[in-house]
Amino acid sequence: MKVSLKATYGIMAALDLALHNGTSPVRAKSIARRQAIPARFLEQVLHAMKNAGLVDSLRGAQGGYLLSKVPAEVSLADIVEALDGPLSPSPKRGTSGRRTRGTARPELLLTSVWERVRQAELDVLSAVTLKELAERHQQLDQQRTLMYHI
Amino acid sequence: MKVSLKATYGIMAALDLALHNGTSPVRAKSIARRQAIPARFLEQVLHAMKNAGLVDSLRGAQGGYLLSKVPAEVSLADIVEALDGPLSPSPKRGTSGRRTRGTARPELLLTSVWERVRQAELDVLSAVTLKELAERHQQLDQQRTLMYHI
DNA sequence: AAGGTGTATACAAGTACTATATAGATTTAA
DNA sequence: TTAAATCTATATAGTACTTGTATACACCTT
Repeated sequence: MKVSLKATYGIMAALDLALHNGTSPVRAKSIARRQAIPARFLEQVLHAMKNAGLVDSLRGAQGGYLLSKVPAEVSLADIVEALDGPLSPSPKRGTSGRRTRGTARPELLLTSVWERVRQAELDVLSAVTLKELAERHQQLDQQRTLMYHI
Repeated sequence: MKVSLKATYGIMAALDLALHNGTSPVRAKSIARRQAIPARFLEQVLHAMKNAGLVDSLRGAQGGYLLSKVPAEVSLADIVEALDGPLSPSPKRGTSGRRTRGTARPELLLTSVWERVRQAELDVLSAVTLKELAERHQQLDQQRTLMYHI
């Protein structure tokens, strides 16, 4: 599937925002520190997410980032597609020339397979929202806290 | 999904072998010519497929490659996994260190998602066999031939 | 006015993929 | 027995992509 580190950072950042939902904007630096993401790189990621309409930003002192929608309405597919581009534009081979005359073109045969793969990926990623991820996260967090008490 | 060109070449080569099934061995060069694959590179691909047990080879004059199994028993998943490695060993980040003490680890949260994606991909690729691909290929080929007659 | 924060672009380093090159081992057939 | 055909193995180069850093700038709040 090759979900890039960049997209993973994006998910982590979005999850961080989801956990701070409704409150004041969250600075990129805070997210970077908490999630152990290189700060400068995270800014690029957040910027791309803003262009995709996933987050809003406020400049100036006390500025930062906010989710544009409620966590239940943001799926992992949204984030991954925003950061890694449309899922698997598979044929890297340019559409240019290369018609190799008489021979059959198995690539043509395969396009429908790649499309089915893409759809399957999309289905899985679309089914997971930030809300679910945040809830699951807090569950785990609570368990961890209990462990420390024992 | 990122199925590499290498794996695509592997599929094309395997399909080529399937279409010549039962007859004499097929030379790597012939496959390369028919499928428009760089010959040297294809040799590497075929070699990897041999190590994976997908094809058998015969050396010397009149040598070449053969499918080890009948086309109906070879799925695209077999070929892709043989050439691109196990499907999405997603966490590129080494398992080394990096325990970032107190903070939660969203990566842990995500592993189950990546696993579901991997399984979905595998399901699609496992469902397509060389036999089906070869039949579909000959269908298309026939249609193309008819077109020329008109 | 000033400091904090996001925006934009450029670029450097690392890695993986693609492809080529070189040398060798094995088999068939003349 | 020789030679040609073919696969085997490894090394290396070029390219593209990903990741990450650097620099300069624009904007907002206080």
